[in-house]
Amino acid sequence: MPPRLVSDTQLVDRLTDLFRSEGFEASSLNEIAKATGLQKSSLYHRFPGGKEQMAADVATAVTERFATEILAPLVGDGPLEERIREVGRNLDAFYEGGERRCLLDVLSVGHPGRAASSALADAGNGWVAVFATVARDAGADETTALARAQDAVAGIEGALVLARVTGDKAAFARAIDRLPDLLLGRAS
Amino acid sequence: MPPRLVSDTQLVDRLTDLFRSEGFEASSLNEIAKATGLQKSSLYHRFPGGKEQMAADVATAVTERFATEILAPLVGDGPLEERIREVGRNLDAFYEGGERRCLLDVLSVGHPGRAASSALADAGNGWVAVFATVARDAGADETTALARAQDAVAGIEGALVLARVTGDKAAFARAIDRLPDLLLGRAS
DNA sequence: GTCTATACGACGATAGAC
DNA sequence: GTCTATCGTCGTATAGAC
Repeated sequence: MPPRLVSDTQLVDRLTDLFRSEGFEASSLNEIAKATGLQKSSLYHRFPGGKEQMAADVATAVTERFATEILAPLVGDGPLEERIREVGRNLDAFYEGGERRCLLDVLSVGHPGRAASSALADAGNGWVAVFATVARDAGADETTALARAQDAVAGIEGALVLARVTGDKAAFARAIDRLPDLLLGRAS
Repeated sequence: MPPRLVSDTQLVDRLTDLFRSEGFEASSLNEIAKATGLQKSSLYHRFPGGKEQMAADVATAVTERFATEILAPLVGDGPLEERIREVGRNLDAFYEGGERRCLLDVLSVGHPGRAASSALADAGNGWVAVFATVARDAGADETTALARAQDAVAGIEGALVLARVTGDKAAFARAIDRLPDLLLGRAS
């Protein structure tokens, strides 16, 4: 193992922050170098595929991070509703109450390459699938479970768009709040 | 009035299509020239402010078009529910069943300039305001009317994001379908 | 594995003829 | 009002020393 000034995880984390706040096209290699602390040529050593590979790796990493850090409580023990509320708190922290953008949205605008696009699709489908499992555990049949899961994710994503455009984060807070009712099929 | 090869409305329409499908940063002046049929220098004659002004004008135009072509039925006559359904059909046509992106989303990723960003905020707030008026007409107080309107818009925007990322347009269809129930406060 | 230096094309924007 | 031609800058990516 040769020594590395910046670890792989650090590298991907910093790339994630940059891509999320600036988008793919607007993140130039100069800014990437500044944000990561590595020179451009060093970046090509770590990511031989260039910017597109960076985006793909970021998209892949966020999928894992989402599963392990955010959605993990859903596959645990305890009352289902409480576990959903915990996921809501995780999401609220992850998106900083609606202030931060979602990579699924930001990265899919523009042309981050096939690998990244496919990784984003996996991330989106994975998120929906986890929510759908919860809804099915709550008694919903396959079709309605999928619908509830998609609606829940869409509600969050849309609220983040609204927050970015208008600055109003209220819809995001509501999207998080109604998560239990929506997934458990107790829509008010 | 001097003769123009491409009318102002044609110009803005073509710019709208390009920005919506490619995003702001990815729409280069060469592609803009190709899409509009004008040379780059001619474009600077029509838009002295360059790309940023193009984005701002597009954002402003889409606000008007949304009001006159999409949301118009809401300020008309007839049963409220039927008018909402008509708006739903308009939205479904406008977004081609979830296939097309939303300018509010796409253009707000990246850096289209202050004028465009402010115009986008106006567009988003205007859309919400029209929906809120409907909800208030249906008997909701100011606060819940605003909430329902934001949730309705967010549901549509999020479904469009989901459709773009995963390719599944089902959530968009549902977001349109539940528009009447949501705005009229008959959430299922 | 990281660096300095550089290649070279595409970018947004402008000059000036017609 | 539109064009051809061009400017300077910044983009991604590479070469080669250490």
